[in-house]
Amino acid sequence: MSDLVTRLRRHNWRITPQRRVIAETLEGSHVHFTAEEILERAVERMPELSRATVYNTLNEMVALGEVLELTLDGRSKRYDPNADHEHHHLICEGCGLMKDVHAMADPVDWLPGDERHGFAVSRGSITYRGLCPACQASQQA
Amino acid sequence: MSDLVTRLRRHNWRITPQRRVIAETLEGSHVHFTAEEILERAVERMPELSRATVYNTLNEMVALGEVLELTLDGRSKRYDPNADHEHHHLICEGCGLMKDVHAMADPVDWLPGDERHGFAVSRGSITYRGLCPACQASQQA
DNA sequence: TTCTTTGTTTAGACATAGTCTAAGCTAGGA
DNA sequence: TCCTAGCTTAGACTATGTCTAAACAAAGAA
Ligand SMILES: [Mn+2]
Ligand SMILES: [Mn+2]
Ligand SMILES: [Zn+2]
Ligand SMILES: [Zn+2]
Repeated sequence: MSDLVTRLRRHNWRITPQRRVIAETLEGSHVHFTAEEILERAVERMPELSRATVYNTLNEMVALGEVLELTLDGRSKRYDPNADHEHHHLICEGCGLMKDVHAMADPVDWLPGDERHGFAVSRGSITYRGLCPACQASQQA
Repeated sequence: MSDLVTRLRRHNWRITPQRRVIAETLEGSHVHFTAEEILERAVERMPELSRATVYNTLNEMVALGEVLELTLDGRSKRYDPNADHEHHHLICEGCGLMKDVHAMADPVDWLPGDERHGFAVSRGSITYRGLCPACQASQQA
Protein backbone atom coordinates (compact mmCIF):
# COMPACT_ATOMS: atom_id res chain seq x y z
CA MET A 1 0.00 0.00 0.00
CA SER A 2 2.08 2.91 -1.22
CA ASP A 3 1.08 6.51 -1.09
CA LEU A 4 -1.47 7.76 -3.60
CA VAL A 5 0.71 10.41 -5.26
CA THR A 6 3.39 7.77 -5.83
CA ARG A 7 0.89 5.42 -7.39
CA LEU A 8 -0.51 8.16 -9.61
CA ARG A 9 2.93 9.15 -10.85
CA ARG A 10 3.42 5.66 -12.27
CA HIS A 11 0.74 6.33 -14.84
CA ASN A 12 2.62 9.13 -16.63
CA TRP A 13 0.11 11.50 -15.21
CA ARG A 14 1.19 15.06 -14.50
CA ILE A 15 1.05 15.84 -10.81
CA THR A 16 0.06 19.50 -10.91
CA PRO A 17 -0.22 21.50 -7.68
CA GLN A 18 -4.02 21.14 -7.83
CA ARG A 19 -3.87 17.38 -8.32
CA ARG A 20 -1.40 17.00 -5.49
CA VAL A 21 -3.62 18.91 -3.07
CA ILE A 22 -6.63 16.83 -4.06
CA ALA A 23 -4.75 13.53 -3.70
CA GLU A 24 -3.31 14.51 -0.34
CA THR A 25 -6.70 15.67 0.94
CA LEU A 26 -8.26 12.40 -0.12
CA GLU A 27 -5.62 10.27 1.50
CA GLY A 28 -5.15 12.40 4.60
CA SER A 29 -8.14 10.97 6.39
CA HIS A 30 -9.54 7.55 7.02
CA VAL A 31 -13.10 8.41 6.05
CA HIS A 32 -14.70 8.32 2.63
CA PHE A 33 -15.18 11.89 1.45
CA THR A 34 -17.59 13.26 -1.09
CA ALA A 35 -16.33 15.53 -3.86
CA GLU A 36 -17.74 18.55 -2.04
CA GLU A 37 -16.00 17.59 1.20
CA ILE A 38 -12.72 17.27 -0.65
CA LEU A 39 -13.25 20.67 -2.28
CA GLU A 40 -14.06 22.25 1.08
CA ARG A 41 -10.87 20.94 2.66
CA ALA A 42 -8.57 21.37 -0.33
CA VAL A 43 -9.62 25.00 -0.74
CA GLU A 44 -8.16 25.72 2.69
CA ARG A 45 -4.74 24.94 1.24
CA MET A 46 -5.35 26.33 -2.27
CA PRO A 47 -8.11 28.96 -2.23
CA GLU A 48 -8.33 29.40 -6.00
CA LEU A 49 -8.98 25.69 -6.63
CA SER A 50 -12.17 25.20 -8.63
CA ARG A 51 -15.00 22.75 -8.25
CA ALA A 52 -14.57 21.58 -11.85
CA THR A 53 -10.96 20.58 -11.21
CA VAL A 54 -11.93 18.54 -8.16
CA TYR A 55 -14.58 16.64 -10.11
CA ASN A 56 -12.33 16.21 -13.16
CA THR A 57 -9.40 15.02 -11.07
CA LEU A 58 -11.42 12.54 -9.02
CA ASN A 59 -12.88 11.07 -12.19
CA GLU A 60 -9.41 10.71 -13.68
CA MET A 61 -8.03 9.02 -10.58
CA VAL A 62 -10.96 6.60 -10.70
CA ALA A 63 -10.31 5.91 -14.40
CA LEU A 64 -6.65 5.18 -13.61
CA GLY A 65 -7.84 2.63 -11.07
CA GLU A 66 -6.09 4.31 -8.14
CA VAL A 67 -9.23 5.57 -6.39
CA LEU A 68 -12.54 3.80 -5.85
CA GLU A 69 -15.85 5.50 -6.38
CA LEU A 70 -18.48 4.33 -3.91
CA THR A 71 -22.20 4.82 -4.47
CA LEU A 72 -23.60 3.48 -1.27
CA ASP A 73 -26.54 5.78 -0.76
CA GLY A 74 -28.55 7.64 -3.34
CA ARG A 75 -26.86 10.90 -2.52
CA SER A 76 -23.30 11.85 -3.43
CA LYS A 77 -20.54 9.58 -4.55
CA ARG A 78 -17.73 8.93 -2.09
CA TYR A 79 -14.06 8.47 -2.95
CA ASP A 80 -11.78 5.89 -1.40
CA PRO A 81 -7.98 6.06 -1.87
CA ASN A 82 -7.48 2.43 -0.83
CA ALA A 83 -7.91 0.98 -4.28
CA ASP A 84 -4.83 -1.21 -3.83
CA HIS A 85 -6.31 -2.84 -0.79
CA GLU A 86 -9.26 -5.13 -1.43
CA HIS A 87 -11.99 -4.51 1.11
CA HIS A 88 -15.73 -4.07 1.68
CA HIS A 89 -17.86 -1.61 3.63
CA LEU A 90 -20.07 -1.60 6.69
CA ILE A 91 -22.53 1.27 7.00
CA CYS A 92 -24.65 2.44 9.92
CA GLU A 93 -28.25 2.93 8.89
CA GLY A 94 -28.73 5.36 11.74
CA CYS A 95 -25.96 7.89 11.20
CA GLY A 96 -24.16 6.93 8.00
CA LEU A 97 -20.89 5.99 9.73
CA MET A 98 -18.84 3.88 7.36
CA LYS A 99 -16.14 1.33 8.23
CA ASP A 100 -13.82 -0.72 6.07
CA VAL A 101 -13.94 -4.48 6.47
CA HIS A 102 -11.13 -6.70 5.25
CA ALA A 103 -10.39 -10.37 5.06
CA MET A 104 -12.87 -12.94 3.81
CA ALA A 105 -12.80 -15.00 0.65
CA ASP A 106 -13.46 -13.34 -2.69
CA PRO A 107 -17.23 -13.25 -3.19
CA VAL A 108 -16.74 -14.03 -6.89
CA ASP A 109 -15.61 -17.52 -5.88
CA TRP A 110 -18.95 -18.05 -4.16
CA LEU A 111 -20.99 -17.29 -7.25
CA PRO A 112 -21.98 -20.55 -8.92
CA GLY A 113 -21.50 -20.85 -12.66
CA ASP A 114 -25.19 -21.23 -13.35
CA GLU A 115 -25.86 -17.85 -11.75
CA ARG A 116 -23.38 -15.98 -13.93
CA HIS A 117 -25.68 -15.53 -16.95
CA GLY A 118 -22.69 -15.87 -19.27
CA PHE A 119 -20.95 -12.84 -17.82
CA ALA A 120 -17.20 -12.54 -17.38
CA VAL A 121 -17.44 -11.60 -13.71
CA SER A 122 -14.49 -9.50 -12.57
CA ARG A 123 -15.32 -8.52 -9.01
CA GLY A 124 -17.87 -8.53 -6.26
CA SER A 125 -18.22 -5.98 -3.52
CA ILE A 126 -20.22 -6.42 -0.35
CA THR A 127 -22.09 -3.69 1.47
CA TYR A 128 -23.03 -4.57 5.02
CA ARG A 129 -25.66 -2.53 6.84
CA GLY A 130 -26.54 -2.34 10.50
CA LEU A 131 -26.36 -0.09 13.55
CA CYS A 132 -23.16 1.27 15.04
CA PRO A 133 -22.62 1.10 18.83
CA ALA A 134 -23.73 4.72 19.36
CA CYS A 135 -26.92 4.26 17.35
CA GLN A 136 -27.74 0.99 19.15
CA ALA A 137 -27.44 2.81 22.48
CA SER A 138 -29.57 5.78 21.45
CA GLN A 139 -32.21 3.47 20.00
CA GLN A 140 -32.91 1.54 23.18
CA ALA A 141 -33.09 4.80 25.19
CA MET B 1 -43.51 -14.52 -3.52
CA SER B 2 -46.98 -13.06 -3.76
CA ASP B 3 -47.98 -10.20 -5.96
CA LEU B 4 -46.93 -6.70 -4.93
CA VAL B 5 -50.41 -5.19 -4.64
CA THR B 6 -51.40 -8.06 -2.34
CA ARG B 7 -48.37 -7.53 -0.17
CA LEU B 8 -49.00 -3.78 0.01
CA ARG B 9 -52.61 -4.27 1.02
CA ARG B 10 -51.50 -6.14 4.14
CA HIS B 11 -50.02 -2.93 5.53
CA ASN B 12 -53.36 -1.12 5.82
CA TRP B 13 -52.23 1.06 3.00
CA ARG B 14 -54.83 2.52 0.68
CA ILE B 15 -54.48 1.17 -2.84
CA THR B 16 -55.54 4.19 -4.86
CA PRO B 17 -55.75 3.99 -8.66
CA GLN B 18 -52.42 5.82 -8.91
CA ARG B 19 -50.69 3.49 -6.50
CA ARG B 20 -52.07 0.45 -8.27
CA VAL B 21 -50.79 1.63 -11.64
CA ILE B 22 -47.35 2.33 -10.17
CA ALA B 23 -47.15 -1.05 -8.43
CA GLU B 24 -48.27 -2.90 -11.53
CA THR B 25 -45.81 -1.02 -13.73
CA LEU B 26 -43.00 -1.86 -11.34
CA GLU B 27 -43.84 -5.52 -11.16
CA GLY B 28 -44.78 -5.97 -14.80
CA SER B 29 -41.22 -6.30 -15.97
CA HIS B 30 -38.17 -8.21 -14.89
CA VAL B 31 -35.82 -5.27 -15.08
CA HIS B 32 -35.03 -2.71 -12.42
CA PHE B 33 -36.65 0.57 -13.42
CA THR B 34 -35.78 4.10 -12.39
CA ALA B 35 -38.50 6.42 -11.11
CA GLU B 36 -38.54 8.23 -14.45
CA GLU B 37 -38.92 4.97 -16.37
CA ILE B 38 -41.86 4.03 -14.16
CA LEU B 39 -43.44 7.44 -14.69
CA GLU B 40 -42.98 7.18 -18.45
CA ARG B 41 -44.72 3.80 -18.58
CA ALA B 42 -47.38 4.46 -15.98
CA VAL B 43 -48.45 7.66 -17.73
CA GLU B 44 -49.45 5.59 -20.75
CA ARG B 45 -52.17 4.04 -18.62
CA MET B 46 -53.01 7.12 -16.53
CA PRO B 47 -52.04 10.29 -18.36
CA GLU B 48 -52.76 12.68 -15.49
CA LEU B 49 -50.42 10.86 -13.08
CA SER B 50 -47.83 13.25 -11.65
CA ARG B 51 -44.14 12.90 -11.12
CA ALA B 52 -44.52 13.76 -7.42
CA THR B 53 -46.92 10.86 -6.87
CA VAL B 54 -44.51 8.41 -8.47
CA TYR B 55 -41.65 9.53 -6.25
CA ASN B 56 -43.85 9.65 -3.12
CA THR B 57 -45.33 6.23 -3.79
CA LEU B 58 -42.00 4.55 -4.49
CA ASN B 59 -40.57 5.98 -1.26
CA GLU B 60 -43.56 4.71 0.68
CA MET B 61 -43.30 1.23 -0.79
CA VAL B 62 -39.63 1.19 0.16
CA ALA B 63 -40.47 2.33 3.71
CA LEU B 64 -43.02 -0.48 3.98
CA GLY B 65 -40.25 -2.89 3.05
CA GLU B 66 -42.06 -4.22 -0.01
CA VAL B 67 -39.79 -2.66 -2.61
CA LEU B 68 -36.00 -2.40 -2.62
CA GLU B 69 -34.18 0.75 -3.58
CA LEU B 70 -30.94 0.03 -5.42
CA THR B 71 -28.17 2.58 -5.78
CA LEU B 72 -25.73 0.73 -7.95
CA ASP B 73 -24.37 3.54 -10.04
CA GLY B 74 -24.11 7.17 -9.18
CA ARG B 75 -27.06 8.08 -11.33
CA SER B 76 -30.67 7.33 -10.54
CA LYS B 77 -32.03 4.95 -7.98
CA ARG B 78 -33.63 1.76 -9.26
CA TYR B 79 -36.61 -0.01 -7.76
CA ASP B 80 -36.93 -3.74 -7.31
CA PRO B 81 -40.29 -5.34 -6.46
CA ASN B 82 -38.68 -8.61 -5.31
CA ALA B 83 -38.15 -7.54 -1.73
CA ASP B 84 -39.51 -10.87 -0.46
CA HIS B 85 -36.90 -12.76 -2.38
CA GLU B 86 -33.37 -12.43 -1.05
CA HIS B 87 -30.95 -11.92 -3.92
CA HIS B 88 -27.95 -9.99 -5.20
CA HIS B 89 -27.09 -8.24 -8.46
CA LEU B 90 -24.74 -8.69 -11.38
CA ILE B 91 -24.10 -5.63 -13.55
CA CYS B 92 -22.44 -5.28 -16.93
CA GLU B 93 -19.83 -2.55 -16.91
CA GLY B 94 -20.21 -2.15 -20.65
CA CYS B 95 -23.93 -1.58 -21.09
CA GLY B 96 -25.49 -1.50 -17.63
CA LEU B 97 -27.46 -4.73 -18.06
CA MET B 98 -28.48 -5.98 -14.64
CA LYS B 99 -29.29 -9.55 -13.61
CA ASP B 100 -30.55 -11.03 -10.34
CA VAL B 101 -28.41 -13.71 -8.72
CA HIS B 102 -29.83 -16.04 -6.08
CA ALA B 103 -28.60 -18.81 -3.86
CA MET B 104 -25.38 -18.58 -1.87
CA ALA B 105 -24.93 -18.36 1.87
CA ASP B 106 -25.76 -15.14 3.71
CA PRO B 107 -22.73 -12.84 3.43
CA VAL B 108 -23.30 -11.70 7.01
CA ASP B 109 -22.22 -15.16 8.12
CA TRP B 110 -18.86 -14.64 6.39
CA LEU B 111 -18.08 -11.49 8.33
CA PRO B 112 -15.84 -12.33 11.28
CA GLY B 113 -16.68 -10.81 14.65
CA ASP B 114 -13.48 -8.81 14.82
CA GLU B 115 -14.41 -7.00 11.61
CA ARG B 116 -17.82 -5.89 12.86
CA HIS B 117 -16.61 -2.80 14.75
CA GLY B 118 -19.30 -3.39 17.39
CA PHE B 119 -22.11 -2.98 14.85
CA ALA B 120 -25.34 -4.96 14.97
CA VAL B 121 -25.06 -6.12 11.35
CA SER B 122 -28.44 -6.82 9.78
CA ARG B 123 -27.70 -7.60 6.16
CA GLY B 124 -25.11 -7.71 3.44
CA SER B 125 -25.70 -7.27 -0.25
CA ILE B 126 -23.29 -8.17 -3.00
CA THR B 127 -22.82 -6.32 -6.26
CA TYR B 128 -20.99 -8.30 -8.89
CA ARG B 129 -19.54 -6.50 -11.90
CA GLY B 130 -18.28 -7.82 -15.20
CA LEU B 131 -19.09 -8.00 -18.89
CA CYS B 132 -22.22 -9.52 -20.36
CA PRO B 133 -21.94 -11.91 -23.35
CA ALA B 134 -22.80 -9.17 -25.87
CA CYS B 135 -20.22 -6.75 -24.46
CA GLN B 136 -17.55 -9.47 -24.36
CA ALA B 137 -18.18 -10.13 -28.06
CA SER B 138 -18.10 -6.48 -29.09
CA GLN B 139 -14.94 -5.90 -27.07
CA GLN B 140 -12.79 -8.48 -28.81
CA ALA B 141 -14.01 -7.23 -32.20
C1' DT C 1 -77.67 13.77 3.03
C1' DT C 2 -74.18 17.19 4.58
C1' DC C 3 -70.20 18.25 7.39
C1' DT C 4 -65.68 17.29 8.97
C1' DT C 5 -61.45 15.14 9.06
C1' DT C 6 -57.79 12.92 7.17
C1' DG C 7 -55.08 11.37 3.70
C1' DT C 8 -53.81 11.78 -1.41
C1' DT C 9 -52.59 14.03 -5.60
C1' DT C 10 -51.02 17.76 -8.28
C1' DA C 11 -48.06 21.54 -10.60
C1' DG C 12 -44.42 23.77 -10.18
C1' DA C 13 -40.75 25.83 -7.37
C1' DC C 14 -36.66 24.49 -5.30
C1' DA C 15 -32.33 21.83 -3.97
C1' DT C 16 -28.33 19.14 -4.90
C1' DA C 17 -24.88 16.64 -7.46
C1' DG C 18 -22.51 16.57 -11.24
C1' DT C 19 -21.20 17.72 -16.31
C1' DC C 20 -20.10 20.74 -20.02
C1' DT C 21 -18.29 24.82 -22.44
C1' DA C 22 -15.44 28.36 -23.73
C1' DA C 23 -11.84 31.01 -22.44
C1' DG C 24 -7.54 31.70 -20.26
C1' DC C 25 -3.31 29.75 -18.31
C1' DT C 26 1.03 26.91 -17.99
C1' DA C 27 4.73 23.93 -19.06
C1' DG C 28 7.61 21.95 -22.22
C1' DG C 29 9.43 21.37 -26.91
C1' DA C 30 10.99 23.24 -31.48
C1' DT D 1 10.99 33.02 -28.68
C1' DC D 2 6.64 30.84 -30.29
C1' DC D 3 3.65 26.83 -30.52
C1' DT D 4 1.07 23.24 -28.82
C1' DA D 5 -1.03 20.29 -25.77
C1' DG D 6 -2.86 19.77 -21.67
C1' DC D 7 -4.76 21.89 -17.43
C1' DT D 8 -7.72 25.04 -14.85
C1' DT D 9 -11.40 28.14 -14.28
C1' DA D 10 -16.21 30.36 -13.74
C1' DG D 11 -20.39 29.75 -14.61
C1' DA D 12 -24.13 27.81 -17.42
C1' DC D 13 -26.50 23.75 -17.79
C1' DT D 14 -28.61 18.97 -16.82
C1' DA D 15 -30.48 15.31 -14.14
C1' DT D 16 -32.47 13.55 -10.15
C1' DG D 17 -35.14 14.11 -6.49
C1' DT D 18 -37.68 16.92 -2.63
C1' DC D 19 -40.84 20.32 -0.92
C1' DT D 20 -44.90 23.40 -0.76
C1' DA D 21 -49.40 24.90 -1.06
C1' DA D 22 -53.60 24.14 -2.96
C1' DA D 23 -57.02 21.14 -4.78
C1' DC D 24 -59.22 16.77 -4.34
C1' DA D 25 -61.22 12.39 -2.51
C1' DA D 26 -62.77 9.09 0.73
C1' DA D 27 -64.55 7.77 5.20
C1' DG D 28 -67.04 8.60 9.38
C1' DA D 29 -70.29 11.42 12.22
C1' DA D 30 -74.45 13.57 12.66
MN1 LIG E 1 -12.97 1.91 2.04
MN1 LIG F 1 -33.28 -7.59 -8.25
ZN1 LIG G 1 -24.67 5.09 13.75
ZN1 LIG H 1 -23.13 -5.48 -21.54
